Amino acid sequence: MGVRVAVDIVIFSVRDGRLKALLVKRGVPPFEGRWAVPGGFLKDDEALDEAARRELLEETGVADVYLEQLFTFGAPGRDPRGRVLSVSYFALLPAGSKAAPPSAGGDAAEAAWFDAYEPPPLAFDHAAILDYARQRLRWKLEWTTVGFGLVPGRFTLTELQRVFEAVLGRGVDKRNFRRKVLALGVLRATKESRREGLTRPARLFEFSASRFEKLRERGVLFPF
Amino acid sequence: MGVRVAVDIVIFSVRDGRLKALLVKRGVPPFEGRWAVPGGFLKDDEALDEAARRELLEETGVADVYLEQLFTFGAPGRDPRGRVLSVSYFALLPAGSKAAPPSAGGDAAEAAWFDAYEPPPLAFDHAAILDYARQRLRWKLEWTTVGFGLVPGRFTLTELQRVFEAVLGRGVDKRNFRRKVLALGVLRATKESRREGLTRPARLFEFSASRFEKLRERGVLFPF
DNA sequence: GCAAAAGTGTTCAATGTACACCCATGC
DNA sequence: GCATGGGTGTACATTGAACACTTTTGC
Repeated sequence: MGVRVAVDIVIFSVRDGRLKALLVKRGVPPFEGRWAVPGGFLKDDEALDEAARRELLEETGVADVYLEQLFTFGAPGRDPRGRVLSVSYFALLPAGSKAAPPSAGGDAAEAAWFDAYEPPPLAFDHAAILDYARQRLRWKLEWTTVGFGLVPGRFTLTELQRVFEAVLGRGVDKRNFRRKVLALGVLRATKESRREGLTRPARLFEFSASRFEKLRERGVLFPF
Repeated sequence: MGVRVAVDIVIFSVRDGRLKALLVKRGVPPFEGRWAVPGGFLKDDEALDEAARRELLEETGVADVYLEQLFTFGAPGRDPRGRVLSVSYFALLPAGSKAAPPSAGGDAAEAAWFDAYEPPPLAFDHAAILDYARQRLRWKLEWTTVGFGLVPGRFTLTELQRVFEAVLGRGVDKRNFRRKVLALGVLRATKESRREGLTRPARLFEFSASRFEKLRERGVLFPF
């Protein structure tokens, strides 16, 4: 009686115009030397969400990011050490934010970003976890506002569009994208702008949480 | 080290034109005498889905119904006996199918159907589980084909419509409903019909799994 | 004045929604 | 012939998709 419970977090971010996942190289058996989704064991008296946030902090040094429970994997043979349940989560890091130094984690030798669509061979059943997370993210991006978790506090509309394109894996029309995202009514234009290259500066926008709440109350956005 | 894992299943069905959930009355402490979502503990070497199907069979006597993992609840204080994780599922029973005799389960004194929108006070955090399940079912009904899990193998379009109305909690237009559901292309009209009262017989339809698969491959239906 | 990214509207197709009448059957 | 539920089509509004040019800035 009693199984061990791991909490594994698929950490997504957009880098170099592509959707990436943060993976750690295992430093101890089983699957020593293989890449894996970062995670760790649930502690006594710790809530699942707390454990996920703790692991996320240890692994990346960030707090206050979007985090959502994904699925619980529990096939009897999934961990050679014995019965281990994995409660999986996915987290979104804003593009451009720094991930923690690789040595920050405990039993992870190193950490690196990998293309989320073409990951290396993974330990345990983590390939299934990553697949599932990718699928869920992609779907939610089109139908909810999770996408705003992938951009920093202030961003240009073009930056936002690039993020969407990276996750969806296809280009989108600039005019349609801007109209649609502005029509949502959850963006606020700031008075500032930013110049990327040697060209016309772009207006900076920010996400308006209060307007978002209004929408959610009216059932416009899907809650799960 | 090691927590106990419960598998709890919210069992939905439409009875008397309303969405109902099957609940069991607890015969032992804690929460003795309170109603609860049926479930039980995960056994060694048992997959999560297997455990859910086993509980479902014990509780209702049915197999081969729609079953989907919902969410994992794990707040430290949710069970006074100690640390217990609940991996929750929801299942759909076709309208009109018989549920098992109340005494079939183990530590459940009795079982009964309750209005899913207005349940009695529930044990543990089961009210949250039921809320979550209801929300998910309702949402999926509009955007996927889960709805077909709530009708028997052969059904009239009016029966199907009544089921949708019960879950959504509002009436829908007959003509629009029929057009939409037929346009999906996953229904096959049989040659038979059935007479309910003293009136014109209604054509019986059945669900075509092969056509459904074609849609799913093309990404028309949402997979989760 | 030119290179480079920002910004902006209209047309068309598809989809969803509102709405009312005739049909088949048993008594 | 009448009561009861079965069955059908059209007009309109909303939504999503395709598509190209002008503007601002630094050099």
